[in-house]
Amino acid sequence: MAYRETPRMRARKEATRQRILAQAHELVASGGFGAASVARVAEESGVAIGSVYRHFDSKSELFAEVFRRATEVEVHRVGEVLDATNPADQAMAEALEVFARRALRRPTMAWALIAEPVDPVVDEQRLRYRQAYAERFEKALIRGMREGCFRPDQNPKLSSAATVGAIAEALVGPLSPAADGLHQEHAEQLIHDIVQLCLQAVRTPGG
Amino acid sequence: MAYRETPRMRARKEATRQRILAQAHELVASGGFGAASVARVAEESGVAIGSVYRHFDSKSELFAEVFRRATEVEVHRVGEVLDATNPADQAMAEALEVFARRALRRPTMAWALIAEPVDPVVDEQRLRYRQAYAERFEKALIRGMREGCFRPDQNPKLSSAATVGAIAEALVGPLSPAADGLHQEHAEQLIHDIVQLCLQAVRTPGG
DNA sequence: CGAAGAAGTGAACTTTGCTTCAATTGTTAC
DNA sequence: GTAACAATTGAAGCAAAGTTCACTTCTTCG
Repeated sequence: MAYRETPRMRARKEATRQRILAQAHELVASGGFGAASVARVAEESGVAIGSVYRHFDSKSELFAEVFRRATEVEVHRVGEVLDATNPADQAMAEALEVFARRALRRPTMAWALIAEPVDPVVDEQRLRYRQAYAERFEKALIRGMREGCFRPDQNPKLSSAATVGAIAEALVGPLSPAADGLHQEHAEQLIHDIVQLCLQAVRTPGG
Repeated sequence: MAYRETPRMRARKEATRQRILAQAHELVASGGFGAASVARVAEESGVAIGSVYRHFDSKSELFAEVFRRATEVEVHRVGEVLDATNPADQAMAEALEVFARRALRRPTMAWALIAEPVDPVVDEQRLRYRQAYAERFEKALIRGMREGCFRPDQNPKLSSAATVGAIAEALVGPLSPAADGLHQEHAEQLIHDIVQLCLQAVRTPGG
């Protein structure tokens, strides 16, 4: 016998894997999935193309993991805010604001996560992602309907899906073409108006 | 001298051009721009690949024209409804309904026109398209603000952009993955709820 | 019919980017 | 040090799709 895997080697391998993931994330954040080629990821990570394939079965697998990690963070933040103990409409407003502000801060990444078409493996992650958001909003909507601040004559499943869709596109649409040109004040105005719009859409009219 | 272009030949050439455009449209309608290859367009049109290039400089040019034609129809329909002489909120409701119903009837085409990323030449058409919609909605919004049925504390430019974005994504989102599974009654419910949502978002709260 | 030139053809070319693999380098245990 | 095996490398292989072009077919007109 001769070679046996040691903790040191395992750690090094894992470090390389993480570096590849981090650089892939970086590329998606700066140019979307379309700009993230395997060759580029390898180059940025300081490894050969072949080495990427030692850590990931395929490009799809690599980017599915990038996607999963990025979305977990986003959904978690929004979920936290929605589950706070304040009134549901306040929670909703805050959640929308968090969503919007985070997306606007990284428009290319937001676009990549929300709308950019990619291969089916990554697309499957996106379905989970949208659903995860919608479920969290739906919970808050139902709470708000019980509390009386949200219209009782709405289907919370539909409203939550629409809310996710509305805010997503309202953000992605204006930002996608000229992603870098948006001053702070305009961004704040946009966030405020979007929150207002989404909230008024689900609120009890007279409330 | 010998060959000279005749009306007959000109008509035949034009007919082929139209056939190619129609088949390209058909392919986009059934599978989006991504599914529309030059080879496929040629095959469906009953001409050779090279012939497509006799009528169009490039794939981009061909599909830019497909896009332009398809959107002209849509924008015109919505514009007509918005410019009617009834109260602005009624006009808005009808316009949203028309938009939604037409999109739902051809979800793949709607997705292709609204959200599917394509090459820059087609993308430029999309900018015009979104703007054309937004402008028409904005006009109705301003009218409604004057008439008193829409919130005076909103930026009509932003609200109209958001409305276009909201309805677009609200439609595209749920339909994009399982584009063919939506019963008539569900579609009607969806349309109704979307109109309700969008309208309440811009309406005067107490109105 | 025959010459001139346009329309039509589709195989070959080109580009782009994912994936493989034979060869090289590095690590471990004795 | 060296045998055994893993990690790394990057050029070559491969696939998909847009574009070209030498060649054929068709149309016109004297």
